[in-house]
Amino acid sequence: MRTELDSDRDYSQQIARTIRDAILDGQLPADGRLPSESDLAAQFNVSRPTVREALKRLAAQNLIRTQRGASGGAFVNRLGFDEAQEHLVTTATLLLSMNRVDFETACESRFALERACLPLACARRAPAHLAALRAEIARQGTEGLSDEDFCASDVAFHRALVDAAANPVLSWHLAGAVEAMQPLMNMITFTARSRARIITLHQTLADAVAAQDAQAASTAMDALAAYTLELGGQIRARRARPAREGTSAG
Amino acid sequence: MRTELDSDRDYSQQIARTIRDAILDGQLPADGRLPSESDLAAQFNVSRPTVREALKRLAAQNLIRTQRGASGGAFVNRLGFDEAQEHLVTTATLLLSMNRVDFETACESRFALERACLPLACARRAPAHLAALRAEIARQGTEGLSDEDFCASDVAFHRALVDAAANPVLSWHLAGAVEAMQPLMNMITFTARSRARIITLHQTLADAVAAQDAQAASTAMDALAAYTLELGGQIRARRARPAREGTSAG
DNA sequence: GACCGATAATTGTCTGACAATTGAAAACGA
DNA sequence: TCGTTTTCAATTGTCAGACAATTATCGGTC
Repeated sequence: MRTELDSDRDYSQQIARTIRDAILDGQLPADGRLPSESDLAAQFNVSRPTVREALKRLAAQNLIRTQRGASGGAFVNRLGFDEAQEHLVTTATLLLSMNRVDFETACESRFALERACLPLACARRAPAHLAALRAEIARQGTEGLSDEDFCASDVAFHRALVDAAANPVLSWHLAGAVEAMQPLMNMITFTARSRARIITLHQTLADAVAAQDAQAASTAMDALAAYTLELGGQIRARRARPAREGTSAG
Repeated sequence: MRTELDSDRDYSQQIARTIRDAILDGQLPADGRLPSESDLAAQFNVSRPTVREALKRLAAQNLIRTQRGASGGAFVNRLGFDEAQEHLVTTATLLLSMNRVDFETACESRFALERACLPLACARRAPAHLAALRAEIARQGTEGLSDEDFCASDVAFHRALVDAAANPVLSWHLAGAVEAMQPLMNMITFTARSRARIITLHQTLADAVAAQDAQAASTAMDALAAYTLELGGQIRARRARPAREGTSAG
């Protein structure tokens, strides 16, 4: 079988698109094996390095995985939530950093989405979720915790909160939104006072979810959003001053 | 400069990760030019084809673009919202299709996220947004509109609704959620009665946003979500019967 | 029957080369 | 001197053939 390609175009890109579409259409089932590189090269009438470049494109999108050895080859990946999440986070992080999205916008988006999960989380939270929430709150109160670890625990708290909604698609979306904000959140240096306040808000939030009180949870979330914005505004103000002193316009 | 790589590992993958991280860290600015393939090959102490495979991985993620000719090379892409959205939709579509996510879960996720936009949309909606909403509603009432076009208009309506929140990050997330559901929505055959009901609900929603009544908008959204779920349940029931007749258990 | 080595298939990588493209410098003419 | 054309050099895209690394499978041996 010879598959025709447009000449004067990027072969490897065309091949990658062809195979990708075949996967999306379901012509190649998950865990199915693609023809060997040599066979593909013969089919598309190109050299093996060109086929390999196409396969690497697909591998970068987590669409296939490759395995060496006899009975090796390229296999269609069953895209799991974990890999998809990694992808989402990468894209979201890049989007935020390369488009100079301001802290306020990213923050607003993140908390708006998270607030959407609260009613479901209140309705469905299981003991395991509540335990996870409490565990992270306890960790956040640890003496001598670095800012980085505090942020990580914060992320874990919010992910547990979202997971309580028991909707994997929702969790996927939110995980992307929350994790993509990590670089922005890491700029904040958490003083003892701000930590205490955040922990209190987390506690209120956890209590509301435990009590299945969506209204109270939403209120607590609003307060947390407002306080996060306030902290963000502080660092921005602190950054604006040295910049004006240190650099000359031009 | 020689950059060390782990041996007994996939070189092209390591190189891709290294460059990707450099881009994410901002060491390589947007529209900045990477060293030539030969230079990169020398730096990483590998051959040019290996470097090329790494670059193709990055190109597949829209992180770089390549250009031939003198003063050509690989350039860091400024990842715009459009490209990022395309990426998000691809990933989300694949996620839904490959993990057999049921209609209820996807639907719940989508409407929960969309509901989160309503307060902001009510607060900030501009005349242009309202006009877009009304235009789509008018289109949905067109005689002889195909199911596909009706779906497309539905997507456009909801995107306009989200855009009214005037938060690009939020719009990005929602566009992914809404568009990824298209394949599932396209299964529904919209009868005249169901169309009329949906249009009424859209009208209620648009009116509430126009009146900046977030409470009413949320109620309308709930009704729309419930009705969409009902329609989805109908097609599932309709599908279950022929399946039982046509296939033998095996 | 269990264990072990040869074998074949397949991906990963290297070397060297040529084609295609494109910007820039050099040559040329007015 | 200015503008046009030609040439050139840098860079990516592709090819061909080869070898190394890995791994399942098939035989052989104990």
